[in-house]
Amino acid sequence: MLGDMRRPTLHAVAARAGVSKSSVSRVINGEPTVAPAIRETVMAAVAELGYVPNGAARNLVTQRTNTIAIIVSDPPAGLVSDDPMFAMVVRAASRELERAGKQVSLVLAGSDESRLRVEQYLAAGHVDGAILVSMDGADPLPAVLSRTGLPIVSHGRLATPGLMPWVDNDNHGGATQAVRHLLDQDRRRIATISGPLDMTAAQERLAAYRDTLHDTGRRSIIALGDFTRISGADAMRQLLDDDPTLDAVFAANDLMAIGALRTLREAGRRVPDDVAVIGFDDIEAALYTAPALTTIRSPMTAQAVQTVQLLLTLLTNGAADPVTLPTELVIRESA
Amino acid sequence: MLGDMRRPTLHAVAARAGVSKSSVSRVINGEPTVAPAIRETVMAAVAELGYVPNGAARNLVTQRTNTIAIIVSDPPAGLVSDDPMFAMVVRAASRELERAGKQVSLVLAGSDESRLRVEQYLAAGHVDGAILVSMDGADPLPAVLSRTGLPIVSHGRLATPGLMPWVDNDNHGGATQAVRHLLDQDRRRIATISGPLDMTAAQERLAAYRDTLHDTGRRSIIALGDFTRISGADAMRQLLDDDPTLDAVFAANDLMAIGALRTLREAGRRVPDDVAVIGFDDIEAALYTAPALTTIRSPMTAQAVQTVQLLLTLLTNGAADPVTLPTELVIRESA
DNA sequence: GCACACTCAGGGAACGTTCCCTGAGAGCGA
DNA sequence: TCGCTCTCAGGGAACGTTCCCTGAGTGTGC
Repeated sequence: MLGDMRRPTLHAVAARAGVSKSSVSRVINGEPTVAPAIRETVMAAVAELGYVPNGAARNLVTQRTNTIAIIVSDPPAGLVSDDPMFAMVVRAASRELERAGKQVSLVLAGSDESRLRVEQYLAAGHVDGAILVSMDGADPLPAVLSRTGLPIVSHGRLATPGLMPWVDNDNHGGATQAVRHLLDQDRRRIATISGPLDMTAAQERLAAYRDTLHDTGRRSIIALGDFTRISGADAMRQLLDDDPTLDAVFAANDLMAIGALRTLREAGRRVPDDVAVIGFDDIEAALYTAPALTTIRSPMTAQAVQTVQLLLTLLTNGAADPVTLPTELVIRESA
Repeated sequence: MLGDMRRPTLHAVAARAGVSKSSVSRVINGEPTVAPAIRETVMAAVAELGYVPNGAARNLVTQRTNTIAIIVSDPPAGLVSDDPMFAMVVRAASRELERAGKQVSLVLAGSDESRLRVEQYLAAGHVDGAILVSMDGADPLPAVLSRTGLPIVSHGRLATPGLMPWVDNDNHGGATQAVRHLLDQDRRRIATISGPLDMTAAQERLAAYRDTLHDTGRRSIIALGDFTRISGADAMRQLLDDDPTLDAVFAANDLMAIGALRTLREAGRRVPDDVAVIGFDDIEAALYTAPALTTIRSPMTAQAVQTVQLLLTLLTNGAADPVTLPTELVIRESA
């Protein structure tokens, strides 16, 4: 077996087919200006030798890579979460990128040291563009990367406006729907579990909660979480301590709502009879809680797909406008 | 602003520093045989021009890319799942690869057509090696890819043995623990919800269930799922139809166990009083079900990390041995 | 029948690195 | 002082493509 022989080159194919490199290149790239006879001979030689064009050489000369980076901010060391958002977004975006013939480079932006690596990576020309996923507001990465001049879009609005186009769902509208739904049920003391306030999604959802309550003359009852189940459980405990008479909770995402449900169960509160709970996102798990979670559906798959489309537009047009997607109230059992 | 000027090249840096390309290259790559004075001048020029080596050119000449592909089999079109396994494995593996200075190329292997693309992608020399994640037994991809001669390892044992080294958890042992635990509680009619039988993990867990029951002279009660929540809920319904007197269920993963819990609740069965439920994997969500899910902990993060290590070993040594990781029974409320 | 356009194949430079090889200069022993 | 080794800088080929440009050959209009 000669299995580990060097892969055949364009040159080898040309020699085998008795034509020039140029012609082989033309056939490979599907250019129309090539005689059928030659095309056939070349195709045969390609098949015979099992030729596949070398990516690095191609990238070098064309100055393009057909690769898009998906850059995800990684939680602090040690913590590996099963965040459904990550799975949905990365998966949907990857699929859409492959549909567009792009390869996907997955980049975790974690420690500060790794940020430099990310910057260098983009500057090295490994990718034609990038998608930033759920950057928090304190993160300097978006600003740094946008300075590379590479086409970049953000999945989720950034704290600093104007750096790059983005796709987000209507956080303010969704949260307003959620709180209104609780008000419609005549809930008196409506608390909220907020996400981390350095993320715009959390800010917007909290602002909407405040605004809506304020309009009815009620006071806000707020606990802080970080979008994880455990933080939701902790925050719920704190809320019960702060105000044992509360009768409704709006959690800024479903994961925290799930955590809150556990705490309420442990505290012996019935949901929704004693305390109504409403989440945000409508992840699949929301269908499987007991009781099933009432929530705001944010179109996560659509958002990922749109983000990819936005980047593709930016890539071809040189410009693209931000997009906001509508949300929808999904009433189940918990509120 | 000249922001969109072509990036500076090695040549430009050399000219700026008044030395040869070779010297700059040596400095960039940290070779020791370069005089301190020259190193300093070069570093200054690099900083001044903001030089970053071109990846494609480097890949071309070194015949290496420092990139590893993570190849994940993608579920049929349309379906975008929030599979916690995907998030955990991809995230943990990516992090470990970055720690090793490797870049990550994420490849979804879906339709048959995309399989060809994957093969071509690997053959094009875009990556130095690959990690296959949870391939099902019917998938021809592992066989095809292993023929490329590229170093490849599998996360999860493959149906066809000997193609490549792998890392898996002790499915048989874990499932045996689960069923024994149910037997220890004097459960009489123990059913199982199996995963898709073209995956070795599902096969092994089912076999262990059968073997263990068989040893006690009981008959198997089996329903088929596909590792999703909804399939678990459906399978549970079918099991209740088949044998209304069953008093225990071993679900081949936690997601299906969560689905089963919902069906049982809808059917008015109390867990664990009427029916005990035990899952497999110990995903984070297992802590948040009502009642909390008893399950078998499989070390998912460790498995991903080990898989990366296995590949790195293969890359340097040219050989590596399969690894099996132990599982652990986690007793909570559901059984 | 001749000029001209038009089609299409081949030659070769260019992409931006790495790395081999040559050779200049320093250091040192005899 | 000469010659030898040893250190380290520079020149240039090579990596495998793409794509521009030249030019051969064929067809077409007047």
